[in-house]
Amino acid sequence: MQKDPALYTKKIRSFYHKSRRMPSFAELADLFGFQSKNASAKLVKKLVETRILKQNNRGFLIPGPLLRGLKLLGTVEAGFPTPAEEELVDTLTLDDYLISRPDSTFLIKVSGESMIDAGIMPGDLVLMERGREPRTGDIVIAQVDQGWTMKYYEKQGCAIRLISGNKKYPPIIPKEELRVAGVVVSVVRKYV
Amino acid sequence: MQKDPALYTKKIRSFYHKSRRMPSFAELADLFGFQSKNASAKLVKKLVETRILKQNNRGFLIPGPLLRGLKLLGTVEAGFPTPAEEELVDTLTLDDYLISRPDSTFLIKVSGESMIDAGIMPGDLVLMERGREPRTGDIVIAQVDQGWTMKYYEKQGCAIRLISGNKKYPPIIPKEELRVAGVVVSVVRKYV
DNA sequence: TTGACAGGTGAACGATCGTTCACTATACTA
DNA sequence: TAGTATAGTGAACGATCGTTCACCTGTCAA
Repeated sequence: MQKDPALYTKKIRSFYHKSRRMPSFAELADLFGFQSKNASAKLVKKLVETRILKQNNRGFLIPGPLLRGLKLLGTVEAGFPTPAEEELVDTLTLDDYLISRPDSTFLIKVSGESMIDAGIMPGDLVLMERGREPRTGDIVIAQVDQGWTMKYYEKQGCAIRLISGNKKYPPIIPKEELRVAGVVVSVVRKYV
Repeated sequence: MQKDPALYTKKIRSFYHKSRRMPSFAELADLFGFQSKNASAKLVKKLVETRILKQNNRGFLIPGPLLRGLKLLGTVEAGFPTPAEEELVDTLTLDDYLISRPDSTFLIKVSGESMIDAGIMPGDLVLMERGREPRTGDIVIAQVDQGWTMKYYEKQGCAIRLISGNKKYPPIIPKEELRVAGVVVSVVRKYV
């Protein structure tokens, strides 16, 4: 009979998280109490079939989609299913999903309520991508006076306006040049 | 003179992203056109000092904080600094920041505007943790009738109410038992 | 002109890598 | 009761690992 692969998954994930690399076959044997690397090899063969692990061209272990990502269940309010078949579940890594150009992406913490109507609350983390050309409707980080603000970017012809995401605040029409630090590509909020 | 480590960082990050593991010394030499593994060894020695790389107890490469994470710049609206010293920058990995129990965390897409006052818009992704005990003020995914909804959880004594994050919707007082699928631990929104 | 030094070559080292083979023990099926 | 598949042991294999040594080649300051 097949043993439950969830237990193996958990231990391997824990190893991967702690040492930031996949275990070798010897380390796998150590993890599960095997005396022989061959026991690891047979286990790996199964886990590869269940998409938990992968192996590269030299046999080294690579985390599979089910090990790296989170399970995407469905849609709330439409009623979401809980697929019994683990293989049918779509998986997603937040880093892969949100970050396309890691070298020019930066994190900024939000304070103030100037974008609260856009669903960006104080305390949120914002991912800003530097070097991207802002388009109308984008949320940008721009230099105004001494500090930096986050506003909607709007361009009509040559006229550029910065519009707040809070009805209480008036739009800003920059007098001379406008320094845009970057475009907001995503927002992240952590409860608890 | 020291060469710019940013170029090395970029290539190594690209390798790490593609093959989901750190390169060996031979692969490093291949990446940069070295003929000798020793050239890699000397390069690694420097990159370890700049916190881009790490090495474990057997010399294998491990991604350092500057390779894995995004740079946390500061706070918008308070004016954020751009530290010249790369070593002073705090770095953060989204996966590490948002996910504490990967085995019981799931992703759900939001449709509808029932939590729009809480800054959760349609199209957002929500991270739900299963098995966590909900507390008053938490946002939960709960089973109501046939489908699932996302509401604020409120408990006063034995009375449990589910409150919508949209003033238009009335609170729900569950008649019998309440099936809570999980507690929302974070929200993620992707523009572009 | 000399010396120091950073950057790279090339070869050798013991250790560990994943793989493979033959073999044993257990559990379940026919 | 015999047969078969599952799970693990233990040893050997060539290949690759990171490390180390001596050596070469420029560049730059003294």
